[in-house]
Amino acid sequence: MSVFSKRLKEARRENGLSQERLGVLAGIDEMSASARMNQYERGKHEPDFSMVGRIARVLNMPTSFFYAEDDDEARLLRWFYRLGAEERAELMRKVASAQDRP
Amino acid sequence: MSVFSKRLKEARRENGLSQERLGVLAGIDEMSASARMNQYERGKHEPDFSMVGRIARVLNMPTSFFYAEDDDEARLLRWFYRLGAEERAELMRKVASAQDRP
DNA sequence: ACTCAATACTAAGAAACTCTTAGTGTCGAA
DNA sequence: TTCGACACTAAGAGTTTCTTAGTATTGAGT
Repeated sequence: MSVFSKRLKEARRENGLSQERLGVLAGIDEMSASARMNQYERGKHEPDFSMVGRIARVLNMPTSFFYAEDDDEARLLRWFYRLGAEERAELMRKVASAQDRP
Repeated sequence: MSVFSKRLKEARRENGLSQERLGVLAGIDEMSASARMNQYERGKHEPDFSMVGRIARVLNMPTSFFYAEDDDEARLLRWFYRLGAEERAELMRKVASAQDRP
């Protein structure tokens, strides 16, 4: 099972949505939303970039979350995405200073 | 131009590779590596998940980096990916405690 | 300025993939 | 045990990418 499928299931469950409902909210036609979302979640087919973007918005996650191989990386992304501007800036200063002296 | 294209160009340049060479290192046949990588970088076509994963490994980036919409998010991912186990764990403790009391 | 090599880029048909349709399983509640 | 909601699937239609065969473009050397 691909990382994408795993993250998709994870985030959909967290939001309490059915596969079909998530698909509809992401703009897929009602007739095919269930089949398509199931194919994505089972790893049968891969959605294109714009579809991943629309799914991400519905599930309140950054697009990158769905490609995070590492679980810690996934949690970090989810956390950072919901952070306020000031807290973000503070973390980024730390990142910048660490990158300046390698 | 898609986020993927932008991040791909950014990371390829940083590693000082030509489009063709990157493609070959990512396992594409020599005959088509140049055309394919160019199509990815210009946003003409989209690679599938496994190809993005192979490109990411060659460029020493996490796969998620290539989908980071936000520049700070991209820098954070690059930084976190290169972090040692102890520094990672320290950051994750901070993330965990922030998530416990929302 | 001219040439060469390397790199970047492109059109178009072949090949491979996803999307839609039309369903069949599965589970829990009434 | 029937119903409704949800999960899931095969297979052909439809759409996409991949390969081929090139043409631009850039930069270094003379």
